[in-house]
Amino acid sequence: MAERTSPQSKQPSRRVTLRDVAREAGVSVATASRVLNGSPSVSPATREDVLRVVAQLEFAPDPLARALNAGGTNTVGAVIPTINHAIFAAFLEALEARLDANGYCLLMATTGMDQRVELERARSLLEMGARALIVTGLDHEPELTAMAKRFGAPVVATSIYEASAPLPTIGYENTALGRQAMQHLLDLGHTDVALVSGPTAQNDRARFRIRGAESAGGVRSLRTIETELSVGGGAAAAKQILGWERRPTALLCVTDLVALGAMFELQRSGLLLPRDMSVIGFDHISWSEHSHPRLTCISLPVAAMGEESAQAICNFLTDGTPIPSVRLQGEINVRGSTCRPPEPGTAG
Amino acid sequence: MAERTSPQSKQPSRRVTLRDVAREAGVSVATASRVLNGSPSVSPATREDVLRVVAQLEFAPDPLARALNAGGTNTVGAVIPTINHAIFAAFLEALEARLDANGYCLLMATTGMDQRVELERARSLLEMGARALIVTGLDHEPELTAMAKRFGAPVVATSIYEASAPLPTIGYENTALGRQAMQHLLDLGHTDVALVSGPTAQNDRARFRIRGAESAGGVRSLRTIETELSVGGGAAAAKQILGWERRPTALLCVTDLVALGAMFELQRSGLLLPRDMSVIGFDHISWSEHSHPRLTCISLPVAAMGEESAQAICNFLTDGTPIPSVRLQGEINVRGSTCRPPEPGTAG
DNA sequence: ATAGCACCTGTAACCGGTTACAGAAAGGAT
DNA sequence: ATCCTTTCTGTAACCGGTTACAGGTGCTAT
Repeated sequence: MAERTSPQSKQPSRRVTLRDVAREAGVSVATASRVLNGSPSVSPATREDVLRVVAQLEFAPDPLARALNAGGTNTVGAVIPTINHAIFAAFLEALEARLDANGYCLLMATTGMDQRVELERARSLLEMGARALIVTGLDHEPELTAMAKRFGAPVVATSIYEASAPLPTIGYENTALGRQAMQHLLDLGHTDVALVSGPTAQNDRARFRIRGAESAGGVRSLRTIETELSVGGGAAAAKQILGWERRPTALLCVTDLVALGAMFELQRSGLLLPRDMSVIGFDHISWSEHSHPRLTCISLPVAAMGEESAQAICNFLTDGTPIPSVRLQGEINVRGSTCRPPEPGTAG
Repeated sequence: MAERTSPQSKQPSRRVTLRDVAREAGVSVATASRVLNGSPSVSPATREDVLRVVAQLEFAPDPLARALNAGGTNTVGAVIPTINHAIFAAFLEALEARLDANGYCLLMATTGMDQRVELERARSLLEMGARALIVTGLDHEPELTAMAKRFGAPVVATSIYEASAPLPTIGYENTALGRQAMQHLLDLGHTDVALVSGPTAQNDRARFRIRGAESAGGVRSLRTIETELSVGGGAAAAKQILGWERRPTALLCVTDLVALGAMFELQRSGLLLPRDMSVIGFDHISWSEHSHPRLTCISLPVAAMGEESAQAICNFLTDGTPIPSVRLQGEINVRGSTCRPPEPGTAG
């Protein structure tokens, strides 16, 4: 499978230090340091000498020594379930961009939805110098926050908004969004709905969305299926639902990928969407507006979430400004994948 | 849009240092340090004293001071065009996992395909202590490698394999893959093909794939469209192609997202796929095997690429083992989106 | 009694920078 | 000629850990 060729790199040799530069330029380390930091109190001649030696020796200051003095790195850590999911990818993209704009870098680690792993990865990030930690949701190992506190790093929970949480939360109200999705189906006249979700075990966001959907009054039958969090999972769920004796008229998918998989599978089995089945999802997949039919969904403000999180953390790290909880609004995008059920009130 | 509530975090207070612990425990810093590092030459009684104080004071060693002694951090930097694309997300996921397995953390930055930006982000990562750099392709600002060398960090180019490159390359041969995709269409009997690619300006991978496709002999007409790298871009390209007088019988999409967008658009305009148009893509989107029809594509070994890159770098950083170039094999997955053209040789 | 050794602990140098402080040199004012 | 500034530079402490080395204790072997 893999074929290796032509070695290409040199041994990691002793690096050039500021002392070397100073010696070579015939000045003290203090002066050399001043030149590098653009201190005004250096004579032009000396400055030039030092810079010449710096160039000649290809000196690069050690980031660590510098950070040690400065009292910390400029990195922020994010511990997320997976990158391999549009919602987190979009979040990270925005987060990283805003961090960079503030002079910070992003250290990231993935957990695969496992809270023990999350704790360990969080530890790594902190030990690597992360000045703050971003996590997803509020389901965590209890040690997590204590550990972060030891390192003096604030923790921010994202993808969720809960004013009374012990941590600042920056995100949306999953319960309200779940209710909103269900309400849309109810408004269209659907009363027999299947709810398809990913694993809920260590995922409070999914649980809240389900709870929200359940809390909308007026639905006659609401059956819930838990499946794998992927297109394949959505397809499997759809296949299962197609086998039911009494078929629901609408699918409420808690995740976009799952919605897409379900749509593909329903179409494959000959159903015409949305006539034969309405599908609504939650998303931030870029192409839900291009799918065929275009997917009706609750859009999650993940880019804003990334920006707000980054900015709040940067403010805290520079000013000490307390990190606030921020409630972001999701919005429903009614598109082509939902419509009124065939005969109002009757499942077919 | 956003609503802020309840301040939640405390000022970043002076951290507890090892000196504090030593003083409180009535030992020297050396002894305290030894306890923390599990040195055997500490009496059990002393060890216990120190550990008690550590717990009581909630001491956490400063990662920077530690790294300064150790002679470096354990971070590796990746500078990629965007996370918001399945191929990079899957790559990063595998990369991060393997780095973690070796005790390293991932520092990442995105460039938005801009080489000037790439250079700046690379600098940030190096200044933040990255011990190695991963970049995409071989199109870079010339200063990039010199800068990395200054910092003593090796650079690895991914998503590409080129034995004679000045950098170690870990990836696949885009030219060969492009040719392979085209060959599949030729084998089916297509001779009038449209090639849809994303922007080629700062993207050598795309250019190589196109060159490969063009190099396959036997095609009668090959028209190339450059579009935006997204589902929307694919849809736009498809719309354009549908307007052509002489319509091609197959689409070769250089990227999976574009292929998907094109498929959606073709279906929306009433074409039945693959009968009316064959579509082949490059991918690592998880659901190309679930789409409707299932997408025929060249699968890129991005997970393997992430693992190989991570391992090669870790080996280099620990052993000094030179980083090899690694050629990974892509493979064609023939699925349901390609078939023979309606009347062999005639475009309709 | 004393050398020899194992075991434990403290002193101080060190990693590679930054910076407070002091002091030297040069120019201007009286 | 003397004093005061201003401008530049060097010495040394410091950031917060790690670790080589020296030294002190208590034990056994002679």
